[in-house]
This record gives sequence, structure tokens and C-alpha cells, in this order.
Amino acid sequence: MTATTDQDAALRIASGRKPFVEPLRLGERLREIRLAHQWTLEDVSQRTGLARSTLSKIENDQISPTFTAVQKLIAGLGIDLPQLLSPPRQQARTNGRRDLTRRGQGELHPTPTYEHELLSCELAQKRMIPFKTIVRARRFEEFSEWVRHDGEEFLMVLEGEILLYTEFYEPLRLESGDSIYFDSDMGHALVSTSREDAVVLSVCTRGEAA
Amino acid sequence: MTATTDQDAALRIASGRKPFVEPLRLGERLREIRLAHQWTLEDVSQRTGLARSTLSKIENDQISPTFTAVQKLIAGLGIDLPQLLSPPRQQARTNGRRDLTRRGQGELHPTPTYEHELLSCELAQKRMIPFKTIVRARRFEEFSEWVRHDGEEFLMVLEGEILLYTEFYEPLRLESGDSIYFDSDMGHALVSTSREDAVVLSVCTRGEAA
DNA sequence: GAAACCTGTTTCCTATAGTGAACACGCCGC
DNA sequence: GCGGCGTGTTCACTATAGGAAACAGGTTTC
Repeated sequence: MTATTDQDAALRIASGRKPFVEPLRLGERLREIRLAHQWTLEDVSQRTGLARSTLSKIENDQISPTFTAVQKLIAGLGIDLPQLLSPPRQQARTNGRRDLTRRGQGELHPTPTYEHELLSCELAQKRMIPFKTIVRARRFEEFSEWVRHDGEEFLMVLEGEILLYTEFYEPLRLESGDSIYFDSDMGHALVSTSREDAVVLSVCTRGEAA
Repeated sequence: MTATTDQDAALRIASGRKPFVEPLRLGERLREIRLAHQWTLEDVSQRTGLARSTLSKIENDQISPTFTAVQKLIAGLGIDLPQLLSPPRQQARTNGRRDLTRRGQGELHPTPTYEHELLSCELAQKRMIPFKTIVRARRFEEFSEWVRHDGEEFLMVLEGEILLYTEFYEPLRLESGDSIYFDSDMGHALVSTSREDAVVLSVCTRGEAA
């Protein structure tokens, strides 16, 4: 398995997205949107080109719309897909959620090159993914390919010293306390250069639709 | 203290929503993902529960998959929907920006209770705001009111020990290495409890329109 | 080199999504 | 009350997605 998929998998798990497919009350959500705009089924029908009856069935979960139908929906309603798929958005904002992770109590995800400790992994639906990493790699050649994933990444060296290899820059030496922010779809890879394996704290943004 | 500027908001408004529906070569994208993982149609079939023939047709744009089929896909392949729908991903986006901040070289923003050092502040348009903070406050009463700002916050104690007061929870003692993730529109405030002023690393999400 | 595999594609057939028309209900104005 | 509207739902039919099996091409095996 490649370094990329490892990291991706780790991030996906960390992101708190349930591995199963969510119930996804798409119909319910559609009705919600429609009523919020004070639209009738006929209005939506004209906007989307879908038959009134079809819309009714979708809202009542009697049929599972075709993907082309979904496209017509998002085009006609002027919304984007993530919006259609995020029912719990409404007041998930002022929840006052929190998730504590004591030192060393994160979820471990070892790979040949990195040893990740995912922090705050109790919390689903978060916009950032924090994790602490022990950098086991000692040479750039240990990576079969660039690590890359959508979004942005912030990184601070907690202990030791590392060399940050990136696709478009010369390798960069980072010591304890140094930090860097970069676009993480640019290939990147870390190796420890201190005697002890270096420890870094990373925070990635969660992938969002383009 | 949020350091949130209006740039993002302005740009977002200016950009508007895309007026046309994307071509959305879903089949192409699926094949891309499949080949990237070196999977055969049969592999994907077993993972998703969809027939080999169906997958073939989807990849060749001969049919438009049902939404339930799409759900099986994202569940079986372990990807999330935005990932499946971002065709222009291939390598167009890679900006490759980066912003290095050496230890102690951030931008200082002192307040009576906190002494912030903003990290990576060269970079505009980023989705996260990282900063290191020396917690000068010693008693909760030193705060005239709750600190709160839209979005989410991740926090790790780097040195010393703090007490985290939050609007909806009992105060929480955090020691070096402990971390916490919380909705930052919930009121919060930090005080140092160790002999030396505690130092914490925080990362906030940038406000995004609902 | 043929038989036994694999790959991806294509061919039926059936299950179901999508449509237009009929339906039931509530809301007017007269 | 009545008929006209408009709402959302249900029907009957057609179009199409999904599945099992057959197919065509390539590679491996003896």
C-alpha cells in the first residue's frame, strides 16, 4: 500500500465519517429546502425539469433518484451537492461540542514511515483533523511516492528535527518550535534528522467539495 | 482575537455560485479512482455489492447510477462523495503555497490575558489560523466576558498547565501534551495554573458562510 | 497450442425510476 | 351550495438502471 492511501485512510477514519453509508434522508432534506424557499412541487418541477410526481416520490423516499436526477436538482435549485447531503447543518453550529484527548491517549495509526496518533477522534463532523506524528522515516527514499491530500495542512515540530521534502521546493530543515503551513495537495514527506525520532503536530483541513 | 478578516467573506460573495451544472464525468472519475488503487472491476464489485456489468456501464457513461448505487460506491470504496465528484482534481489545483514560521518569529498580538503569536501570517486565504499563545491570565475573573468566535478550535498545551473554562462545561484541567477540540462559538477562556505561564498552540477554522 | 484462467464488455431479462394523467383534498370567489 | 383553481398524492405506462450469464480479448499454465 502506498503512503498516500495510508494517510488518506487515516484521515478518513480521523474525520469521523462513519464507515457505513449514512441513512441519508435525502427526501427529507429536499423537502426541507423546498419549503424553506416556499416553493411548491410545481415550482421545483419547472426549475428542475423533473416531473411533479417524481419529486413527490423522492421526498417520500419511495424511489432512489438517478444521478442525472440529482444533477437536475442541484442545478435547478441552485444548491450544491454537499448542501443537499448535509441535513444536520441547521443548528449543528452552536452545539458546544468538545472532545478532550489526554497526552498519549489518541488513536494510533502506524505506517512504515509515520506513526500517527489521531487526536479528538470522538468528534464527528469536524472541519479540522488534528494528529500527532512520530516520524520514523529516516530517508526520503523510504516513501514510495509523495504524500498528498486535498486541502491545507499546518504543522509544528514538537520534538527533534525534521527535513520537510516538498514537491516544489528544496528540502526544508525544521527544528523544535518551527511551524509551517502549506497546500497539502502538493506532494510532501517528512524524515527525522535528530537522533531521536522527531514528533510533529499536524492539523489538516477536512476535504470539502471544490 | 479571532484575527478573522473580511477577505474571505468578500471573495466568497463576489464569486457567487456557479451558474451552470458541471459536466460531471462521474464514470471517468470512478475509473480513475479504481485504477489508482489497482482494483479490477471484480474487486470493486465485491467491495460495493454492485454487479461487474453495472460498474462497467457506469464507467463508460452508459447508465446514470441510482443514488443507492452511488451510496454503495462511496461506502464500498471508502471515499466520500465530494471526492467522487471532484473531477478537476487531477493536478490543476496544486498551488503549492507554503509559509514557514521559525520558533518565536510569529507576529505578536498581546492582550491583557493572552499573548498571541500568530503563525504563518504571510499566507492569505487560508482555511485555518494557527497561533501560539502564552496564557497570562491567572484567574477567570480577569476576563470581562467569554471569548467566542465562529467555527471550531483545536488546542494543545505545549508547556505548563491550564484550566479551560467553557460556557457549557465544568472547568477542565489540561496539562502539557493534552489537547481538545471544541466549537468556539461556545464561550471559552484559559488561565494558567502552573508556576510559569502556560503555552498553548491553537488552530481555529476560518469562518465560512452557512 | 489448447485449455484454464483472468480481464472488461455486451446481451438479455427484471426490477425500478421517471412521466403524464387521474385522483383527493383544501381554498378561494361568487 | 357550486364550480374553478391549486396543492400533494397515487395510478398505469414507458424508459432505464441493475444483475446473471454469455461473450471477446489477453495472459498464464501445463
